[in-house]
Amino acid sequence: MTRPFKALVNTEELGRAVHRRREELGLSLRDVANVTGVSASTLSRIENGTGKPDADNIARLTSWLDVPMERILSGRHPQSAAANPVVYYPQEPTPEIVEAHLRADRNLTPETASALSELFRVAYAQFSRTSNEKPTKKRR
Amino acid sequence: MTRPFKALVNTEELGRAVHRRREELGLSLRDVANVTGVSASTLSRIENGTGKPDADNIARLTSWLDVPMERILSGRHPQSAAANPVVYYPQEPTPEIVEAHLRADRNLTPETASALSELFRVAYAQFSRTSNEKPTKKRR
DNA sequence: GCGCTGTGTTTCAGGGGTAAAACAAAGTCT
DNA sequence: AGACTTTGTTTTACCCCTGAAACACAGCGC
Repeated sequence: MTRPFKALVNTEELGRAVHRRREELGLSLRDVANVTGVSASTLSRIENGTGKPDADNIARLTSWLDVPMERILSGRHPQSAAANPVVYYPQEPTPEIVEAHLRADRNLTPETASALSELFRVAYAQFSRTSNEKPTKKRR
Repeated sequence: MTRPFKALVNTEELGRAVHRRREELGLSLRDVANVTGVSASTLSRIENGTGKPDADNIARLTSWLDVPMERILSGRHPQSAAANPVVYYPQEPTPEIVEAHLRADRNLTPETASALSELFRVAYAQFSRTSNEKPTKKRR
């Protein structure tokens, strides 16, 4: 009596999607945990496909992925291929580098890029004078 | 610490919808149980808004109602989700949290996110030093 | 009356999901 | 080298969701 109804939530697909997105963005499990509200331990289990996350956590993650929940139900749309190529260049964030990156960001207007660049230049000068540690924190 | 993350699943709305549909069709709880695979007891709890159903049961019921799952979520915009996602989880803006949010922002390049994160960290440190001296981590 | 059926609700033991913390491995400083 | 941080994983204790069964009430026929 308990088995004519199969599970509808495709946990593996969700786990793969979260893992892929997380790696694309270069985030740690705790980063995603801070953003989504799903704990790192639960996140680890989801990415490894063990167990079934509850509804709230599924909602949080599909919301973070910006993907409709129907996507993680069994037998729906095939997923679209990678839409967001991300290349990561860990560099020393000198004002020159930052300015170049800001100018290259097509999501910012030139005015915004200039303002942020100038703001960063001032802050960087202040920071460099009051501290001897490297202002960069490289990640992989 | 985990408080700023509210529940996303609107159980009351789901319960009302199921109850309305069930009465429209003149079905008993056990009738719906036989059709959907959700037990009558669980169905009773859902209609009365008690507790939070798991993902499978939500999926079964939304499928039975023929209603998109987003309907029973709060804080999601199924249509207009394109460029301006809502901030669902306001948090204490420590540099770690801000960095996580920025790096998770798919509208920013990783370089821009890093630059803004660094900028915020510098400003935050400056502010913390001049004001209340509230270190964010176990820095001794 | 008495039994029977159907209804929604509640109890119950079991299972399993959760977040925090502890953990080991790897990296990053000094 | 050592100490410290960061990473993903696993352990831990708690919480609660689940379905079956028991329950209380109603309606109906005999």
